Amino acid sequence: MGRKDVKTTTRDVRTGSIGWMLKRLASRLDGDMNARLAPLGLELTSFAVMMTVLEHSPLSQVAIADLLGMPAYKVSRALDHLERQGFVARSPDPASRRAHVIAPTGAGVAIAPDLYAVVGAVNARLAEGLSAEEKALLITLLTRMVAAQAARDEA
Amino acid sequence: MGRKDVKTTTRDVRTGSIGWMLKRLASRLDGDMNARLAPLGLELTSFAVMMTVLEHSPLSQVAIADLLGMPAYKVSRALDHLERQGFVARSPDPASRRAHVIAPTGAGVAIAPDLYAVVGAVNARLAEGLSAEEKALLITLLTRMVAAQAARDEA
DNA sequence: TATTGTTATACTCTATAACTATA
DNA sequence: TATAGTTATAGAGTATAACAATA
Repeated sequence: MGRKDVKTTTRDVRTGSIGWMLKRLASRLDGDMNARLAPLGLELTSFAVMMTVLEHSPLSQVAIADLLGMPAYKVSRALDHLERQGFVARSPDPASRRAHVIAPTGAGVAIAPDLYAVVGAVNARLAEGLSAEEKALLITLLTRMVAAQAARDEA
Repeated sequence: MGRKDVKTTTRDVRTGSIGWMLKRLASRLDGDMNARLAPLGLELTSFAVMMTVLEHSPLSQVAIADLLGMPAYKVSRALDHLERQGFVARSPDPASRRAHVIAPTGAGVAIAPDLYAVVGAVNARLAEGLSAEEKALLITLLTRMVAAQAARDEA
């Protein structure tokens, strides 16, 4: 052993680090997403809220904030936009006069396919160099990582 | 076939989408990194610059900016911090009087292990639920994705 | 007293581009 | 004319907490 084995950690952060690569991939995502959402008149925050409304409606604003891990004031603003654009509606909650029931309008449901198309396009581009099996594997691994993260949050 | 197969895209963005999970994991990363860097007196931007200096020194500020995909003014500010903290030194470039040669100081080299420890801890936490083989596989897949992204940038 | 939602305000961050010095 | 680096400044985004209404 000429040299002591100090390779406990990779010596080049950029190539070996999961976190570094994750961040790099995610940061490009933002630009890509925004570019594709702009024609639809949406920004990233509104998009995230809209997806949540489409998939979990009817729900309250705190519920949206919880699901997305997003502060309440952002949800409020995003809904302002989305309501002005006619994609969602805030209606009074029969169960509580301080809460709103958020639901997509007809127009909101109508653009859903476009939104899913954006998601599909972005994901396809992300996994461009991977085979179908590799892509499935990646999803499995990422899912486990997200789940572990969520589990830690509760503890 | 009772129902037409419309499952081209997964119907739940949160669980099926590579991009969504990537962003979720990456966003937590920032908080985690900042928490671990705070005791060292560093922020995320300074950290990124410092790592680049440690691994590629000697180099110019534009070189740092290129390697990180970071605007020049950020590099400038980060180096201001790092220089004040005594971790890097700007010295005149013998080859060009307008360029600076950036290199770590003794103190900069001395904290390198701490910085790699942060990277290691964060990565370990990220991959907590994965076996060693899965972790290696994940790194392979992510590396390919990053490479594909870089290739697209050149085209 | 706690919750739902909104908003004002202050703060931080980012980006642009103007600037000096040099090539 | 182009490059290296710095900085002022404007604009965008973020967070805090104060607020009204309701439970």
